[in-house]
Amino acid sequence: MTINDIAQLAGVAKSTVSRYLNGGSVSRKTREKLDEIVRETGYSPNTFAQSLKAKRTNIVGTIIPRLDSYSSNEILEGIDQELWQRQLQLIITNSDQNVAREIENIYALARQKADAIILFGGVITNDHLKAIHEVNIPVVILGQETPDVHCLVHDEAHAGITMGRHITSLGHQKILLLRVKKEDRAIGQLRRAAIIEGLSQKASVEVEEQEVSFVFEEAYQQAKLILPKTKATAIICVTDTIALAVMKAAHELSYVIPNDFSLAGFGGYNATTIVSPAITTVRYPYRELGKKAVTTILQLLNAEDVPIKQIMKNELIVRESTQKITLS
Amino acid sequence: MTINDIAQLAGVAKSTVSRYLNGGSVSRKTREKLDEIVRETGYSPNTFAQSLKAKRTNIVGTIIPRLDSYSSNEILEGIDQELWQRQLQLIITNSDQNVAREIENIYALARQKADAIILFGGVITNDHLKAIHEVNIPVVILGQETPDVHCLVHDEAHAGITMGRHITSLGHQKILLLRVKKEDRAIGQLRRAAIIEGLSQKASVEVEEQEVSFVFEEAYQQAKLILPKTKATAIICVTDTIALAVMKAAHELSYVIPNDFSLAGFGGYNATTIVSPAITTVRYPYRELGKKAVTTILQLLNAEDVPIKQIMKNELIVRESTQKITLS
DNA sequence: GTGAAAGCGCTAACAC
DNA sequence: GTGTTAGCGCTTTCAC
Repeated sequence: MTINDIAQLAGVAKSTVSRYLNGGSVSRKTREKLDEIVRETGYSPNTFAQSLKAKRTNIVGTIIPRLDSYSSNEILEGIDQELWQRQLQLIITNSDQNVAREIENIYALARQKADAIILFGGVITNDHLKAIHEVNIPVVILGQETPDVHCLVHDEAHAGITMGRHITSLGHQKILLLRVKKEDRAIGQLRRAAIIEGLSQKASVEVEEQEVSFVFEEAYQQAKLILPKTKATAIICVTDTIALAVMKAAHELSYVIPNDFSLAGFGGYNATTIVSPAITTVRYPYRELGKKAVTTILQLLNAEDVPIKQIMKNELIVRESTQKITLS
Repeated sequence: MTINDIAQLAGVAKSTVSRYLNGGSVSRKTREKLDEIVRETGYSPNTFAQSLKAKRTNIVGTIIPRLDSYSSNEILEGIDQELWQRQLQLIITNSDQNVAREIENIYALARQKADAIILFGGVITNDHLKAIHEVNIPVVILGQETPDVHCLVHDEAHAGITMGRHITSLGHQKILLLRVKKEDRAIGQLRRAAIIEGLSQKASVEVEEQEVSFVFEEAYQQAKLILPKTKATAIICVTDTIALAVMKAAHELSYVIPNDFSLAGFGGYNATTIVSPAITTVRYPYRELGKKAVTTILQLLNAEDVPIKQIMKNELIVRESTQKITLS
């Protein structure tokens, strides 16, 4: 079934059918006839032929580092919701945490004539910038600050400071901060610095730092080594995954949280509520981030002015894993 | 940049360029010239124009019930891996657990000329069957058995029986089975029946059953009510989510697993290893399922013979949450 | 309001 | 091996 068949059935020219399909002016009579024929035949236009001419394909491409990450999935839910109600099509591509594939995907999406690209930020290299520039379609980067590219980032300053204050407000003086490698700007640098800033607002606070892995299993092994050595009464982990790893290690070593020490993470992952005690964390607005990403690219597509950097708010969620210091 | 521009730059006809692009025979000289020009211009063919002619678009569509489910994501990882190395493009559409959207997506993917569709099975209705029939492209359904449509399902019989045997082999006689509603065929019926069968192979085993929710929070509340009343020394939950909920309730009520009772789930979810003790479960091969789904549609596309129903193996993973009954 | 005609960028006979 | 030509299914002037 092509537009030609429909035109023939209706006894009109295919251009008339095209107009009918695209909301151009058509006589009532023709319209009704066409209505009927389209209904009967179940005709629907070939999207490729349409896209061949059209400037817009109504496709939005996303590039995510992995399919099995809590935050990615939440963000995607947000994106999908927003896109769906606007009848836009979502294409998800997976870079498998591989910079080369990330760049490849930028070009691939451009080749598929995606109207815009939402890139879930990891490390942004010059090759990224080059690709983004070359494809010449709106791109927004999520979660990582970038010069010259529109980005949506978390308010790491707020998150870290709030957490730091929360911990000291409970009376903790000796804090263990489990951080990650500095190469990660958002978490390794900004978040860490903000936590320290929050903690330091109280004098006489001692902060001990240890670098651990992003990966649960590795962090768990590291935690088993670290826990017996620390004198801290509160442990702040820069991600929930690390906090979960610490909790597991603590159980294993027969520490009781929060009696032996308070524990907190960052992210607001679901898993922090399924363990017991539930873990105090900072909830990042992943779904909202996804939605905002869509409204942003839409504005960009309409050539509206959008701030190059938008900051998402987050909030501290105090749960059972942190409590007032117990004097012993 | 179109094929015409390239042809002009090279001083050949565009059909030659097309042949060059598609691996047809081209003289060495022309090839080298074209190589250079393509590299310099960064030209890449318009996929829409290609797809307009081609029978195949190299796009595989998937329809998933939600973006934030562990099993879906694992399966998608498997699909993506397999697709990626074959240079096939993955489109993921979300039905948001909504039957109407699921059907819509079938048609939408067909309209986009997806070569095949992988549908993550929930409840399969006649409308599904009708749509699948109408779009007339290969469809495979994952995780739910369907008449007349190719499907990949888990071996619930094996999973349930193995688990049942494991528990009785530890000496447990009084078992609490936390199951879900019967409307779910795979889990509510098949899995439950198999567990009971496995348990019953040992005489003198008493099984108590309680129906609980699929949803963590609800199951957790129910577990808090159920635990104090049961005399069971082992609790089998038909999903890991339920097992996690029981574990949380147990902690809360100061039961110690596995001393007070053994606990087991089904699924092999990651979360069962991050809690402590780690939970005994049956690992379902989600990634492999995804990969198999791809090889299956590929065979279908090549008009090869494929069994209408393929069964995936699974395996019991014994961890810390189950132990020999302690005589008290 | 409608139709004829000219592409959109590419592929695939077919003849040379 | 290469060029010519005729589409793929649709949109979009531009006359009428």
